[in-house]
Amino acid sequence: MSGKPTSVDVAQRAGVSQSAVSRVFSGASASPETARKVREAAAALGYRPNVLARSLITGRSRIVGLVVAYMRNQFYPEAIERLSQALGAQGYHILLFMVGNDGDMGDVIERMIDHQVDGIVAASVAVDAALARRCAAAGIPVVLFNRGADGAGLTQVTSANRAGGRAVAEFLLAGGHRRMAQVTGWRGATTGRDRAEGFREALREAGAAPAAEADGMFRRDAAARAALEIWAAERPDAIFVGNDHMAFGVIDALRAAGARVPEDVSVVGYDDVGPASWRAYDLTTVRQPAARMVEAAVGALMALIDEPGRGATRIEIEGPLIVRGSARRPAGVPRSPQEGP
Amino acid sequence: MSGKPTSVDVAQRAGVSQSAVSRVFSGASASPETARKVREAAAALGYRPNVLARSLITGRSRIVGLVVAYMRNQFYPEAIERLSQALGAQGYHILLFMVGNDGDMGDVIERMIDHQVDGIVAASVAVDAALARRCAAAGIPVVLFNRGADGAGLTQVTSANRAGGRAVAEFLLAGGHRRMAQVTGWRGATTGRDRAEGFREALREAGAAPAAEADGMFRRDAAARAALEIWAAERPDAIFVGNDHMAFGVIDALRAAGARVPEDVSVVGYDDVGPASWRAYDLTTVRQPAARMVEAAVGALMALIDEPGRGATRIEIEGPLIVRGSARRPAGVPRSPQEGP
DNA sequence: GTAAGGGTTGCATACGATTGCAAGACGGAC
DNA sequence: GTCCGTCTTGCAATCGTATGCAACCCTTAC
Repeated sequence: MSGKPTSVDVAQRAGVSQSAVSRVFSGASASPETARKVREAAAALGYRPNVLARSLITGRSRIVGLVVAYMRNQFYPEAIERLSQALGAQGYHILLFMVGNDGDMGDVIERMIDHQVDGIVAASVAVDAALARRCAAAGIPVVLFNRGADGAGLTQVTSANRAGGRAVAEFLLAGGHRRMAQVTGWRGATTGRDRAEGFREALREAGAAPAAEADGMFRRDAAARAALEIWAAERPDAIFVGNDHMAFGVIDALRAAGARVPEDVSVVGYDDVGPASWRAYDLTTVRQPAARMVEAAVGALMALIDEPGRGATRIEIEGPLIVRGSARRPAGVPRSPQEGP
Repeated sequence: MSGKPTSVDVAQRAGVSQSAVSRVFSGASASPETARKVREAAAALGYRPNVLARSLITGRSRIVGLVVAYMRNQFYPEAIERLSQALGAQGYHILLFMVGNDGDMGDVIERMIDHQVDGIVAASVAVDAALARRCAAAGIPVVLFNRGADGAGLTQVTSANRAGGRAVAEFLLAGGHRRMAQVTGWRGATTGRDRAEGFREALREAGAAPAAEADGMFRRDAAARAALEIWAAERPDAIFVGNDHMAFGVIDALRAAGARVPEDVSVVGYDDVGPASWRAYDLTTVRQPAARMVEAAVGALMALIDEPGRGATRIEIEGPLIVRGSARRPAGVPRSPQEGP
C-alpha cells in the first residue's frame, strides 16, 4: 500500500475479492451492492486500473500506432489533430512514430508490434507487401491514410484523387487555358500518381495534353525548381501542382520570376490546407475532406480490430474544387463561399 | 508456441533457463557462450521481448507522454518532429495527446499516469500547480516546452522571450520607427507575456512606449482583427506580433486594408517557422531554435527520469533576430543570410 | 419440499517478463 | 590440495490484472 493502490488494496478495503474489483472495472457483471462498495473503496484510495497489466493479459492495449512522414505539409498536423480526437472518442490512444521520407519503416513496425498496438494508421507512408505480411502475422490491422499501396492488399482511405485531378483539368479547360502543365506529387506514391493521371485523362478526352510535366516529389523546393524550369521553357498558362504545400512554393517562385498569378499563369493545388485560404496565396485547390477521411479511417480500423478476418477495403472520399483567386475562372463560375470564422 | 514466441520458448530451444534469456535481452551479464545460444534461438524463432511484461515489472515504460494544444501553429509540428527524433535516440516512444486550448488537461494527465509514462512533455499547455502535484505524486517528471508556469515549480524550456522582445524593439527603434504597436501572444501564457514585456521594457528605456497593444490570443484571426483595429485607429509604423502564426494573419489583413508591408508599416514576428522565409511573407522574426530547445528539453527530462529528486530548472535558449523584408531595416543592417537549401 | 436455473462470488492460475538468492563452476594464490 | 573470490546460472517469487471453474445464493416452477 505504499506505492499506487492496486486492485488487491481496493478489494481489502471493500471487503470483497480481487476478482470482484476486476469485474467491476472491466465491466463484467457484478451486483449493484458489490459495485457500490468497490467504487467507494476505489475512490477513497484513488485507485485506477493498471493498463499495462490489463493489456498484458488481454492482449489488447487500446493503443494505435500512428506513423507520419512529413509534418511540414500542413495537411498532416490537421489530420493528426482530428485523428487524435476520433481515436480518443473510441477509447484509443496514439503512439506516434515519425519516419524520414526514405524511412526505416521496418524498424518502426517492429517497435509497434513490440508495444502490442491494436492497430496501425500509416499516414502517407509506404507500406510494402513484406511489412504488410509482418503486421498480418502479428495480427495487427493496418489502415493507410492518404496513400494507397499496390500489392499489399491493405485497407486504405484516400480522397478521390483521380476525380480531383479531372476536376482541375476540366476547370482549367473551361477557363480557357491552352497550355497546361503539371508539377505532380511524387510518382512513387499512388496519391501523386492518381491526381496526375486524372488530370491527364481529362485533358486527353478534350483532345489536349499537358504542356509539360515534372515530379515535385511532394517537396516545396523541388516543386518550385521544377515550376521555374517549366515556366522558362514552356510559358504555360496554368500549372496544376500535386498538393498545396508545393503549390505555395510554386507561386512564390513564379512571382519571384516576375510572373503574375493568375494573370500570367494560373496555379491550382490539392488539399485545401489552412494557408490555401490565406490572402497571400488565395489558392484554388481541391479539398481533401480531412474530417471525413479521418472518420472513415478510424471506422475502418475499428472494424478491422473487431473482426480481424475482414478483407481489405478501399475508401475514397470525394472533395469539392474550392475556387479562389489563384486561377482564372471560367465565366459565370463564382468564388467558393468562405467557410468558418 | 502457437502465438508469438516467448522467452520460455527461446530458453527451451537454446537449452538454457528462461532467466538466461531475460538476462541476455536486458543487458545483464551472461557468458558469451550463453548469449550466442540465446541470440541464435531468438533469431530462429523471431523472438522479441514483450515490452508490456517488462514495463509491468520494472515500472518503466520507456514512453513519454507528449501533450500539444495547437497544431496550426507550424512551430509545433516542427518541434514534434524533432522531439520524436531526440526521444527515439534515447530509446523512448511518444504517446501523443492533443488538447483543446481550454483543454481538459486533468483527464489527459490521468490517462498518461495510467499508462505509466516515464515522463511528460507539455508543449505550450498550461499545467497548474494541482496537476503538477498529481504528477509529482505519481513520480512522473514533467517538462514544459515553450511555456512557463508560475507557481507549479516545474522544469521548463523556452527561448529567451524577454530578450527576444527587447531585440525587436531595439531593431525597430534603430530603423527609425516612431509609432510601434504590438499584438501580443495570449496574456495568460508566460511566453506571450515575456515577449511583450521585453518589448515594452526596451521601448521604455529609450523613452518611448507602445502606440497600442492588443492581445492576439495566439490565434490568427483574433490577431488579424486586432491589427486592423490598431491600424485604423493609430496608424502605427510598426507592429510586433507575438508569433509568426499570428503575424502571417496580420500581414494578410494589413495588405487587404491597403497597407504596404514594410513601406507603410513594418511587421515583426516571433518563432521563425518555415513559412516566415517564404517570399509571400519574408518575415523579419526572432528565431526560436527548435533544435536546441528540443535538445534541452529532452536532456532535462532524461535527467529528471534518472534522478527523480532533482529540482526544477528553467532553461532559456537564446535565438537571433532574423532580418528579412517585412520590416524597414536600420541603415547598414543587412538581411540575414539564408539558411539551408 | 425439491429441482432447476440464472446470477454472483471467490479461488487459483495465467500473462511474460525481471530479479534476489543461493548454488555451482572456475581460476589463482597460498 | 585447499580456500577464497568472481562470474554464471537456475529457481522461484513478483508485477497487477483477467478469467475459467466451482461453489453458492436466490428465485421460480413443479
